[in-house]
Amino acid sequence: MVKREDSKRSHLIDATKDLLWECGYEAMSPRLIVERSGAGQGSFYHHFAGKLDLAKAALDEVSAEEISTLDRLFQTKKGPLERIEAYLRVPRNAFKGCRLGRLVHESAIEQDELRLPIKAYLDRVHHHISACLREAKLAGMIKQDMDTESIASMFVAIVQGSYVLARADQSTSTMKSTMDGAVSMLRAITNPTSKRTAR
Amino acid sequence: MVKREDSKRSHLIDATKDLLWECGYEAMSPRLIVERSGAGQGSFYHHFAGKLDLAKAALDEVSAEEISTLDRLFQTKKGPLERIEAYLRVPRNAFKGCRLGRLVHESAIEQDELRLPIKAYLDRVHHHISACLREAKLAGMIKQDMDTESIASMFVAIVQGSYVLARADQSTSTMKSTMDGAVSMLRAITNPTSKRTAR
DNA sequence: GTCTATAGGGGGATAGAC
DNA sequence: GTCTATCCCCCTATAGAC
Repeated sequence: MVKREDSKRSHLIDATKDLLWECGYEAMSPRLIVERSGAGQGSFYHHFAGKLDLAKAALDEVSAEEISTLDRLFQTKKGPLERIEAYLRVPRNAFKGCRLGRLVHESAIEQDELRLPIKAYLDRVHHHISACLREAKLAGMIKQDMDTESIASMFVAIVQGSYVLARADQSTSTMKSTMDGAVSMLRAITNPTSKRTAR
Repeated sequence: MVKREDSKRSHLIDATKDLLWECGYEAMSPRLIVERSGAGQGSFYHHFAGKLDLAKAALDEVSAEEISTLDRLFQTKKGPLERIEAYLRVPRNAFKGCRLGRLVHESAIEQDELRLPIKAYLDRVHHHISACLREAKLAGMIKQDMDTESIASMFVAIVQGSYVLARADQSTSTMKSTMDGAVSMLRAITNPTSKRTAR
């Protein structure tokens, strides 16, 4: 391990990050990675113990990147419900799926090396939404009998599920419709007295 | 093609149905199928053109089975919102995922042979939920400004997404929590005047 | 229809020169 | 650190006997 521009090492990781998104883990062969990265087989096995090890390194970076993007998204001066809505409305690549969530159904994901970075990301999404809901509840913006934890889980699931529907339909309109439904739920739990924040 | 008990043919399909659920498509090798089914390679390629062809046959059956189960679930005398809640509360194998939805992120799913049976099932779920919502709306049970189509999409997504969260957590509690959230949404859109049906 | 034997190709990993 | 050459095994499919 050296500075940061290991050149080949980082190229290998970058290629793997792309391929994990495009193909998933099982369908991603070392040959493909090497080809895409411009490195040789030797560099691959010099820097990494194997495919799993490289995938872990790549997925750790993806998770960190997505968490960072997420943190920035929720770091606005907008009201809590508007922040959730902004998250729901973020532009998404419906066909490729969530960079992390799309991997959960592969067998290899049962190994913690791959599972934990995914879990970390999804937990973070839940954390932000949950925090927003609690803030909104405290401010009296939403009904007081709402369970913020489970509703936050629901919103996380909606986004992940919308990718599933989009892939099955091979169209973007279902994802759009799903998000419309989600936003209307956000309005439905909003107290009528605080219209400004909900809209 | 003969009667129905082709014996080996149906054994091959049955084994494939199991393996698609356990491993997915890419990770499911003809060798595994043959082993599991008790048939020889010869029977495999006598009855089917290849892996894709067998998977299509198996997935068609899975889709038909799940649709049939679904139709029965929604075919009760209960109120429309109670039928949706019953769907949300149906026992699910959180770890293995939806028999159909779990496959959408595989590359091979872009081929219509595999995609369409999945889409047919998800469309059917949407159809039932949407019908319930329209019925509820007509009866004045839910708010009149609710868009039944997009809310139905949202509920379908919630179930699919809850499998994603469960796989990432390797626990059943997140799925449970997600469904709690979904049910509370159902209550949130219910008109206070018609408490009986919502609860 | 069902079986065993076999083939071609790619997946994942190693050896060893530079 | 990086490269090319090579290995073994399993994946998918075919051949041909019974």
